[in-house]
Amino acid sequence: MTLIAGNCNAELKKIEANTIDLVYLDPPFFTQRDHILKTRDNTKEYSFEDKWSSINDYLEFIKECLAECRRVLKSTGSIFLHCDKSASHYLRVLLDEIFGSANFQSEIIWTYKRWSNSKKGLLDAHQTIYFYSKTEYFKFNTIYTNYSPTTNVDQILQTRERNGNGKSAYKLDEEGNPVIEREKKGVPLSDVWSIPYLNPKAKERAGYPTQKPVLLLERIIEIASSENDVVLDPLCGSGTTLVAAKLLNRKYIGIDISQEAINLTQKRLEELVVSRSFLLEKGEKSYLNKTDYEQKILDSIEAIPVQRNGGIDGFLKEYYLGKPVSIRIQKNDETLEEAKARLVKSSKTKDCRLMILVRTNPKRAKFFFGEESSESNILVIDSYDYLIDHWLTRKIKHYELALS
Amino acid sequence: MTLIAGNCNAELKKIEANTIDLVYLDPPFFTQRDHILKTRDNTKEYSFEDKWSSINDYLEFIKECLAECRRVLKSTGSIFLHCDKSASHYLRVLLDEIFGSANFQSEIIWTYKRWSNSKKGLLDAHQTIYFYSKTEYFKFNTIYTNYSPTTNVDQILQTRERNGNGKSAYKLDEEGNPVIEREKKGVPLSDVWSIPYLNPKAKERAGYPTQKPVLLLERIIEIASSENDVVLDPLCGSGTTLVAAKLLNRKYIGIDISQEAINLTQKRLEELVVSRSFLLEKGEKSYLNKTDYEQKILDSIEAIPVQRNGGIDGFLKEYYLGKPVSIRIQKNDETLEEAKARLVKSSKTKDCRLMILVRTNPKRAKFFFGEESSESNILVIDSYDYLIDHWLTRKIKHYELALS
DNA sequence: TCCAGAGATGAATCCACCC
DNA sequence: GGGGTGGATTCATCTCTGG
Repeated sequence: MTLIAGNCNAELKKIEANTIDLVYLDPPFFTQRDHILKTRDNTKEYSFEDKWSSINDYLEFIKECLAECRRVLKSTGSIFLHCDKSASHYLRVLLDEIFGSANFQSEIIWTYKRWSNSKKGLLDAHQTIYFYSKTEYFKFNTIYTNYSPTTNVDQILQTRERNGNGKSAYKLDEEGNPVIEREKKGVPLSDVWSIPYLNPKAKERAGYPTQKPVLLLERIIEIASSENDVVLDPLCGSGTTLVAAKLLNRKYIGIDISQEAINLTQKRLEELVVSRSFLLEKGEKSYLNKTDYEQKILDSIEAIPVQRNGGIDGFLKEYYLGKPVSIRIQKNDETLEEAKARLVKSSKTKDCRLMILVRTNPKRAKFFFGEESSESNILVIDSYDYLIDHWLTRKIKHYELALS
Repeated sequence: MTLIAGNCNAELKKIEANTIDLVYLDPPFFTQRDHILKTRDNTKEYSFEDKWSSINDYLEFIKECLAECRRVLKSTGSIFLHCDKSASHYLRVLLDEIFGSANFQSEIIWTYKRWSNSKKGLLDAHQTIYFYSKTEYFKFNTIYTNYSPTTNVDQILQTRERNGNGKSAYKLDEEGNPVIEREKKGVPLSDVWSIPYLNPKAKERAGYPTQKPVLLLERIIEIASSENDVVLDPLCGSGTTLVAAKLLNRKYIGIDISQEAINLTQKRLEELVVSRSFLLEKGEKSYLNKTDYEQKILDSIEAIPVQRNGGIDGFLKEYYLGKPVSIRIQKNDETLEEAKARLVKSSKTKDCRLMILVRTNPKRAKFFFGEESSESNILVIDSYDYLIDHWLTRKIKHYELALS
């Protein structure tokens, strides 16, 4: 919640030791160039200098910064250093020195598709993020991804054991059938991340050079911190890190030497909730009020989501009797009656002839549901989760009765 | 065409200067472990040692080797140094020293899918290959790859020119139609290579630990050498580099300290066994047979999708009565009866106590559905699309009746 | 406490077999 | 015989145990 315009190393010294959970550091890459970018409306120009008298001069600066970062980190904290091939090897030598090679966790490769150029050689399409922890007791949240399409079901479900020859084989029960035991969660996230460089629609973005995608920062913050933790970006530029931190309910501290950059960051943080450009920047997958779950239900009927309406979550793409069809998904804390009331109220001005209400839990009061309500102009359907859950409960009751 | 059993640095010294076009160097990675693997028929055991008294000891060895490699390279030649995160930063510092940082060309990232393990942190899924040239006049053959599916066709085919305002625009002929002139070749190969890891059961596997896929070596040889050029691998192991060189009509020299390794290489060169994996040829997407629609339904209940099974589309993350819950989504061309039969058949071996069938269209035959089938262990639920569609049809009939 | 060695991990892949 | 599916084998592994 703090933004500071000032010299990074000097400001870092003012921060108390052992107070930060996560540092993301995105220093100049030692490109020996100046980086300038104008905003699209040509009104502003953001720039930073990346010219150094020598590599040692550059490393001196980074070294001091890293040492301060280590000091302010909690013992469960981690640092992510973003760089590219220009100086990555020297930077990692520094990291080994300051954090210890035993605390090296990962070399994360960020890959992206890029416009080609006519350079002789291979097209550069990645940058590197070094992940070091302060101690071996660092925080880490595993993210699980889908299984490879080539993986077969048995691999996922069956248990294995060593056979007589010490080779691994499927475990069989006495009757020779394969044993199915544990629940599987998916494949742990790897150290190669393919995240689009910039959304083509994101032309309205901040205009700051070397701006990183929010998605990249979100992933870093997710795996290495918890809610309400403190995220620090000592060279915050346009403030992408802090935007991601705010979105994920982390506290944040940002430092940048340029007052322009701090102003821009301030603006991005404020506009977070309302800004149109932010939506574009984060891509189609961004949803502000919608939970993942609600979004998935809307997706499955290819509905158009609506973000800023208290009663309506989305609309069907198709009209009914020439009028839009509004949709509401019952919220966790509301009865079906309440959900219905909100949907009807908000739909009044839209002149809907049909409304769809998705029931997600059994707080239903005296309300008709399912096909029974065909007389009215509200269709109530049950979410898959609800159906499955409801059915399971009944099955288990049935099972218990049979046992008793 | 030469295979030498002997000490790498000693044997390199015997090679005349400026005679080699391409060096591929795959030294131990400084893992501080021994690497042992038995052949599949258990008849032979190949191994190499990767234990060093210190990092300096290790770097000393590599440094001498690199210096010799530079000496034997032609001025148009290049070296590819294969390593992983263990010591990549130190190795690149050496390369900068010996070849000069101006001759750094690329940091190639080889990524692959891998068997996961239970480590805390991200799953390692890449290795690094440093590409340095001896001079700026190095040989390089650009390989062109396919355009991204999101690339606009017009951008691929049409010609552009500066318009009156100095902005780039599509070139038009006198009648105002876009001009199609040059043949576009595709997107230049990037520095991130996704190549499947050699399968444990692949015929190509020789039983040598750390064996590399032939495709990886083929790509390196293709971009940095021409036919009849001389390829050198001073630590050739099982000889993958030489196999690739022979396949691409290059001359080759291989050195390894182990006579066993040289014998194996000899045998592989005679037999030239290469497994052309299905995955490589057809691409991963050929396995992906889930439609967007089906995926969205699975997503909305947070199910784990399954790709390679005729009857099952996915599983719930949670087990029921200690057993997995299988899911099938009714396909467009099948009745609910057929869908049920396939789901039941495939679920039999998985010991499922509960199956979920998602009805997506009304071809239902004489089959019970919904809560009516609660006696059995199949839960049939209707897709949202089906529910909405069904309801609308009834409403419209009702409306038409009222009008007539 | 440290190190070596045994044991456990768990999905990716191509193979082989089965209808 | 050809498409699909269960199986075998691996880890420049990872973790735990015992001396």
